[in-house]
Amino acid sequence: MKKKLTIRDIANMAGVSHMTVSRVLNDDSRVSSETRARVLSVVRAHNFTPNPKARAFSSNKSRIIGLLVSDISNPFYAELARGMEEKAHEYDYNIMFCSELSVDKEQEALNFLLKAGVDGLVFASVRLNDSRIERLIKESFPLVLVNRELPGHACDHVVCNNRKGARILMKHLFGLGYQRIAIITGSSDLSTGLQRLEGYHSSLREKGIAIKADYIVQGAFDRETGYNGTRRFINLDERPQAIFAGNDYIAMGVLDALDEAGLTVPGDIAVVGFDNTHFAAHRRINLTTVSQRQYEMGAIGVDILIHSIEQAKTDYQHHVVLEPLLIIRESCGHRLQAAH
Amino acid sequence: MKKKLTIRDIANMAGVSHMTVSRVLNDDSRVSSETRARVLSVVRAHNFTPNPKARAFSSNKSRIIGLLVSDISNPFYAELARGMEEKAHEYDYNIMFCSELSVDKEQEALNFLLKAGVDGLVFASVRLNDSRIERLIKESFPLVLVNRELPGHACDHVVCNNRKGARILMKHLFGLGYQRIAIITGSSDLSTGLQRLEGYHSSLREKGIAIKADYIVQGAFDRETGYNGTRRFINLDERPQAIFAGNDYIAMGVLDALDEAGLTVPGDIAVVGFDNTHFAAHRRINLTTVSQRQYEMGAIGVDILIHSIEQAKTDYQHHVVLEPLLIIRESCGHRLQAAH
DNA sequence: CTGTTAGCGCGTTCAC
DNA sequence: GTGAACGCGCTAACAG
Repeated sequence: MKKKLTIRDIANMAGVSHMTVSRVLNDDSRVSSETRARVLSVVRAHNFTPNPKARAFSSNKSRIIGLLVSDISNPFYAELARGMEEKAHEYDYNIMFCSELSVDKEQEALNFLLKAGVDGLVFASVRLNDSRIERLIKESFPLVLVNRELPGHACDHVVCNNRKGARILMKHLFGLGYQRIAIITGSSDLSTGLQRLEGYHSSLREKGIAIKADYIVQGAFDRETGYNGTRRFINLDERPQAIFAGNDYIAMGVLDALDEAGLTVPGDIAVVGFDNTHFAAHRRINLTTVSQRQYEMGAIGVDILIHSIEQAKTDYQHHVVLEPLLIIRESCGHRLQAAH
Repeated sequence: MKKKLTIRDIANMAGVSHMTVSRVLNDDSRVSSETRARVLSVVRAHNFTPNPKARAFSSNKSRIIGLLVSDISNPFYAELARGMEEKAHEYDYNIMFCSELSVDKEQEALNFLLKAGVDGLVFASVRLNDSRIERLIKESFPLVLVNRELPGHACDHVVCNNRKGARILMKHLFGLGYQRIAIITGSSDLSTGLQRLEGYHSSLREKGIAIKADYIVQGAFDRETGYNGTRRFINLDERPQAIFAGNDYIAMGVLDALDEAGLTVPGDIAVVGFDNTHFAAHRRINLTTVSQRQYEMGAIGVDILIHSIEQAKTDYQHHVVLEPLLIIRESCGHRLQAAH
């Protein structure tokens, strides 16, 4: 394995100083085009690439973006990661991820990324202790929140309009004649959980439908919560006509419980989800849901982040709100014959 | 934002030289325990962590493992990534990923990781031009292939016994009375595609069942291939009793086509998949399949890789073969009443 | 436009 | 067991 070349070697071969090589490699304008061409030909002839470690050390920039998620194997985050990656590569950055599951204490996950010397961070995880974020903000560390907000703190973020997403789904259900609509969603501690519930509330209010506590279940954003919540609804005297699941995972649990109880969808009861993850699309699931456009979320988040990093001014003034996209499938059926 | 401390600052505060601090931080034994304690107390008091960029530069080790996949949002790879991450963090390494989708030319994806200065690579992607791998092997670059092999080249790899997995599924089908079994799988250019097909062939041969060309479809490992292949089978004079899908994605397409044609599973036709991805578990899919244990694959791959990196001897002698795990669900039903 | 010089913060080497 | 001097390959600052 032949020894790795340095810019000095290239400089010698091209008959220039190593700084000229450095300038050429960094697209510095102050190099004559002939010199540039000569240097580049040597660079290409030897397939030279500058030592990334030296570069990072010297410039104090790693060109790495840290992605903090609760679990990279969750399809929502994985798609987010894809969007981030695409954009990052455009700017010649790389993505390093860390799942909070993979280190004992959640907070350690953040430290892992920080210790690695990332230039900026995307927080897609919602489980993180906020005081850590506050500290980063105080140090004006480049930072973008994705799929969550931090009430009371200015911080760049990219979110989906969760409230609107909920309202879109509710409107869709109303339009089909459904009135008795129950909801199963995640905790109001999370901005996503809170806002989707708000959308549900405000839609009912506008429609003049009383809000029934019996029709509201809050738990985790998982299948089990969907299953248990649905069991509860099924046993109600006045069973809901439709169930609004706070995300697709919950919707999975809803379908489980409904199938088990011999109830058909949408015949006996309609279901909507949230997120438009892969399985919602499957023919046997066929879930009407709303897309948060996680791929774009990731791409936009990285774009903002890289600009903060490169302009060395992180003013935390970027607040992007994506419009949710209604995806109509078969889980709500067509118009109900008669309003009850 | 207060200036970042260096080991020299710590050294001053502790009244020692920066080298002593360096030794303490690197667990070098040649430091008296009192000195060590004093240094550590200062380190902890200031929450000091050595500059990772300087460290990487100086040691020429980034403590980053590159993960090359065809698409990180594919759940198979995402779970692999989780397993890798868990193990990497144990050793204080980080994971940087790159999807081949995200750069124009597939080969660029590898360069992206290499340019970033990763210490080693996990190739989980199957689409890569093999000549690139050969070159890395020649340079004895730390490298582990996961979920694929490279025929004709010694290279560390961790794979599932695909042939055995196929045989397990076939045996399961035979045991239930199925004899006319068709297969839809990926290209034989991939070791996975080839070996699963081999398992299919050898099982039939042993059972003394003739291999019918009509019952074999090879394409991509995707849903469309499953759909199209199934349409073909449905129209056959002698329709197969069971379809062996080369992976769960293909199985999805199989189910699509079957549902569309009004055929029930397993009533009219049985289906098995491969991979045990999340959706296979869903009640409405309920696919009997085989797990490749991708999480363990990732963890084992990283373990091997880190040992290669740290021992600076990459002999490429590690070949781990994981035993596939049969996951029985409902897509094959119970014993057939009569053999045809 | 180009070159010279001086670090960046660590680890390595060799003294003591 | 400890410390001083040096160098890793690059970029930044200034000089020409």
